Amino acid sequence: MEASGDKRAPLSRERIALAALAIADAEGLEALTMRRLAAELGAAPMAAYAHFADKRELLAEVVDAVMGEVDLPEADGRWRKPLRRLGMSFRSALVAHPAVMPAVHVCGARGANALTVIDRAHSILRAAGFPDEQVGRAVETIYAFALGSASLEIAWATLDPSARHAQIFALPRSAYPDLTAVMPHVLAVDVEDRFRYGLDRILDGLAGARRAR
Amino acid sequence: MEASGDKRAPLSRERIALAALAIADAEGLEALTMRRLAAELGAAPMAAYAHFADKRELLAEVVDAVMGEVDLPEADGRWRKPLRRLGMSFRSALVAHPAVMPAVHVCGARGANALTVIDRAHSILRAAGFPDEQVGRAVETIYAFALGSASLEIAWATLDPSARHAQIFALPRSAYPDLTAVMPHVLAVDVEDRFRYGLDRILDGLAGARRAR
DNA sequence: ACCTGAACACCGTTCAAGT
DNA sequence: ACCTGAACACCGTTCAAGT
Repeated sequence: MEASGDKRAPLSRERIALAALAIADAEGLEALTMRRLAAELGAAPMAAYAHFADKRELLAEVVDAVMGEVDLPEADGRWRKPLRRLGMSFRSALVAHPAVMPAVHVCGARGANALTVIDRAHSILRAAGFPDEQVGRAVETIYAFALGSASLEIAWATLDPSARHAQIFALPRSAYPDLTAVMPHVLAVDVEDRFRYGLDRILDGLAGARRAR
Repeated sequence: MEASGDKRAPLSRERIALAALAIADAEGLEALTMRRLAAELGAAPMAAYAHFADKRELLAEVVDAVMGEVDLPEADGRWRKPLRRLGMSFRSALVAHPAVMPAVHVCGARGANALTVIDRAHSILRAAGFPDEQVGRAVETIYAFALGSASLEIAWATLDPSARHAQIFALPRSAYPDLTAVMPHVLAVDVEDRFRYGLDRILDGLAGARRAR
């Protein structure tokens, strides 16, 4: 499978970033070196530097490519359902590319696609009549929650199986009595459902704040 | 200033991790190399490997040192105020060590101190009579939100000033009409207050779910 | 403007050796 | 068991050169 397309085609920021994403997806972020990327593109090791100032700038573009996969519901006057869908889709996009997560932390998510996602979240709330002084904080709350959820989920999924097993079955009850007591209830619920639960509680809270104004 | 103590004292996991944290705090995570760490400890480059299998394991210990700074309110039967304090303190600890944040993403936060924090959050809710099937998901929601908030805040703070200025003043209104319209309202509120707002909305939502049961 | 190829100054880690 | 010192196989990036 040739994810990066024809090796003869001229390089571009987009083509380079997509090739980089493909490497990270397939072999992890450690495998994404400038030399490996160049090889994948059929170019010399330094070729990408004509399009990106440094590796950090490249990683920022890779993060934004992930943000481009987020579905954007219309701002049609309703808010709860579309914002919920946006949040779910945002999480899905991050979780679909676990290797990219550390780069989100280093580079943030402030590319054109990320800003489009954030703008749409604002649009949904404004179109539904939320007051402007609540809109920004509401979006930030959901954004932070979705980002943190994806990070926790990915950290857990990429833990090696023996360590994960130990965290589930070998945690000392005496040191963590309440955590160990509750754990079975948590593990009984699918990760995506747990995310949805938290998201719904946030939406409940935002609805309440709007009424209380 | 000698943060790592007497160079003659024998090495230990804790002494090494604290020296590593001091380097990251002072000069950033990139400056934290095994050689630099050894120099700080007055030891040979490979000395730390007698106590840690690899650098990742060392970073996990550094993350847990940060988690050790979280204040743990008593589980005295109330839940809203103590859980709020716990969340605030968790965020503060992460924000106080911005350089460590990327390591949280790579290593997770599953050390002894992190587990103690999580256990205490469970204790607070259980002591207040929350049903067990809600407790785990409630804690996870707050944990994810606080982690994501700290990450966003740190990413923003560590952006270089010109880029930050551009994100505030040079964002095209035509492409992001609602984001740019709302931005002034967001920037008028202090970051910590914005975190508190989101946390309060989550606590509202959790309170509602408890009543609804 | 875009790409090349060699070189520089690192890095984490392996290994054989010392105490 | 803990620490050393040299070496290995990398890495991102600089630089001078090509088209």
